[in-house]
Amino acid sequence: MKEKELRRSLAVLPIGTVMKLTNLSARQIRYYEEQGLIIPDRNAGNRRMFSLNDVDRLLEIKDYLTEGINMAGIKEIYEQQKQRAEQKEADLARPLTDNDVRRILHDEFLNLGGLESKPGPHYPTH
Amino acid sequence: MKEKELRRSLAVLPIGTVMKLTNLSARQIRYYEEQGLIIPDRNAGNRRMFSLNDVDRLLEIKDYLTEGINMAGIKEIYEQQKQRAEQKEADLARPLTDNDVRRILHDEFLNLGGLESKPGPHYPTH
DNA sequence: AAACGATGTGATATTTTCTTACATGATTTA
DNA sequence: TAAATCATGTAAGAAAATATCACATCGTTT
Repeated sequence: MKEKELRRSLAVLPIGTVMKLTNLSARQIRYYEEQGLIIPDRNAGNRRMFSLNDVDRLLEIKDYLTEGINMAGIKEIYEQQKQRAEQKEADLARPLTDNDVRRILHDEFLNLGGLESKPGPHYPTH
Repeated sequence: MKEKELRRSLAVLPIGTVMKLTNLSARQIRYYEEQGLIIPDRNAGNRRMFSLNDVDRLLEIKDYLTEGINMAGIKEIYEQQKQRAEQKEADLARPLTDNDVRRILHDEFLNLGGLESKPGPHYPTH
């Protein structure tokens, strides 16, 4: 699935194409960028270049707007999406190594006798 | 699968993008068009607009060229591909209708008694 | 040697896109 | 309700991308 992701995030579309695909004006698209809702690439000549993901997001933004949600609301939505994505990433980032498992088990054995100092688990030791 | 086909044949890429995607010069791309190997769309301002299918074909053309095949050869290859595609299309064009089936069965019954005049099957009636 | 094939390059025109600034009508806010 | 803010339109002028056409080049065919 990595291949497809790459394709969808390739910045290959000029703003004129995106206008047609989304039925948004250049003004609108640039404004949404200004608001941080999309961040199109720039080519060597400073022209905005959009990916299919950008187009999808623009269509989403259109939907939110017609639903009556304003910029601030949409920003918040994407902000939260990003938070969740980052959390997920962090969760998956470093699966426990064998060493981690041994250390955890060792800690548990220590704690079996009684809760003396309780330094807590520390498996992400740099 | 119709959805994907449509996407791949949507003319959304300007020549600059296609140059980067294929590592071909504008001159080369225009020349291949001149030779009829690709037929990019034009936007309202007469700019060439390419589809993903066009990009695929250009990459194919590159390969053929590095294999030593010249324009004439590549043209012939695509000509034959088109022929085959058209034949296939024609084959699938008109699946037999119920009426055809009845007529065929009727013919077979006629032929049971013996092969008198043998006009052959005739289901593609006009 | 002449012709041809595939591509490079330059000139000039047109189109697209950029940024910046001001205008506008609809909401919010004070 | 007057003033501010929001989302978008519009205009100006500059820069970039692309168009066509013509001529150059270099290797391969004839």
